Amino acid sequence: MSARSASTRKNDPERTKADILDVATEEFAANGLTGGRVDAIAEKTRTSKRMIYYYFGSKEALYLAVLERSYRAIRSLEADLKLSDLPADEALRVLVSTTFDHDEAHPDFIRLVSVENINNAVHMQRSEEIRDLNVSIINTLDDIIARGVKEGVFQRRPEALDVHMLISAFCFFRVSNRHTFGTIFRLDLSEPALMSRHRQMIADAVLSYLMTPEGK
Amino acid sequence: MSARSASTRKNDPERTKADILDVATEEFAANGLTGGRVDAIAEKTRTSKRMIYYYFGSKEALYLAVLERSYRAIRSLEADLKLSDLPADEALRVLVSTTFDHDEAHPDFIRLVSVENINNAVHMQRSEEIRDLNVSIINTLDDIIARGVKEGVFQRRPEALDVHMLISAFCFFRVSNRHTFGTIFRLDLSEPALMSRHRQMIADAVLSYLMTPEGK
DNA sequence: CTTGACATACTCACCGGTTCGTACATTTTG
DNA sequence: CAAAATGTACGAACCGGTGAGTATGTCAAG
Repeated sequence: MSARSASTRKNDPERTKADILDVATEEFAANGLTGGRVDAIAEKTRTSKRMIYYYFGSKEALYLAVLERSYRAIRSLEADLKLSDLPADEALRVLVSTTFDHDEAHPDFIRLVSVENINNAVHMQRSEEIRDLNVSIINTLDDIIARGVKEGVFQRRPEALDVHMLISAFCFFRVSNRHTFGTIFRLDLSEPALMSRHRQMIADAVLSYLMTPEGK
Repeated sequence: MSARSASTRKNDPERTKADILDVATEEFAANGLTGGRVDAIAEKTRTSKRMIYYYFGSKEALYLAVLERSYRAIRSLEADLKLSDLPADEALRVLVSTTFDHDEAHPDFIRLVSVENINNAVHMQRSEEIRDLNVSIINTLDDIIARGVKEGVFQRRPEALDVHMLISAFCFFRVSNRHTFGTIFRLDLSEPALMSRHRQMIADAVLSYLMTPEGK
């Protein structure tokens, strides 16, 4: 009965909240939790600092909201990779490339995770949502490895988690440590040539590892 | 004049400076640059805040001094690895293990590097000393790879820098992302069993990569 | 349809603790 | 005594957070 139709309204809380989250993501990714300034966020927003507190309550709560939204975004990515049709080795190459490209494409997320680690992941631990992250990628990987072993392509059967870590570490590091690594070795890690070379390498390395029998 | 009887002051500038640097390293590693508090450092020190400014001038300068001292420490580590006597594959295993153990043993250094990356490595770039870091590890690695290829043990000749990155990334990530990774997968990455498993894996992975011919 | 009560969305000005940094006095060393 | 080293107390800006009131939209009663 009650026609709760979506009429055009001047008050637009959803957009306001989303606006705040967008700006806050940038700010916290750029400056960390303690380095991020609420006033700075407020300024870059369509609204005021008071609104940030109205909707999020505190700086930390805002930070947590930012973190949760960021993790929500990658969760969806991990979900729909249809790799079961491909042969194990090809599937693994796709998985590695996807991880690599994702990290390259989302430096803000990488930085937020770094920030969270500096903070000992305390906010993450407090968040049901993130703690219960569906770690479907482990199952996917485990399936690929099992298939590869059965098909005889893979000669080794490590923990899926360890392989995931091998892949993640490289892809993550390339982005997270871009600045220090780049400074020491006088490199620009965002250069396309280097990027594709590294993308190739991490896939080759993971595959070589799996295809080499245990006794080396 | 003053009734200050028993405690006669003893000037010890070197020890004072070192004391400040020790405490500051902990503080900045734990809380970042913006999160680190000068007053907190002063309190944990034998001396006062006044002394921090007397010797280091500013919070940022103190941070830079901390960073430089930390890098100086690892530089010495990289320098004296005598691996030329060992066969290429064994030498590489030693190199990987050394890197792994170093990162595990110096979480504060890892955190400082993370912090510096959040800061886009601006302090590092300003520091002649760090910028001119002798990256001898690259030469060491390059030598090992060349020998391995000549001996026929290695079937592939990648850039030493890329291999260094593959090794570094894994060892670094294990420490830097200990908290988030541990939270998501409900693991304690500092557990000895996991540690040695991972130590084994990264060495195996790097060797597998080098020993597998290019065409996969 | 009008009105007015009520809830949600939003504005403005401001506070008080925190925190980097310093002025100034004092002591130690050479 | 001069210079280096140190202690004490405080200033001033910064910054997270809030009090109090205003606008906007909803809905039901008249």
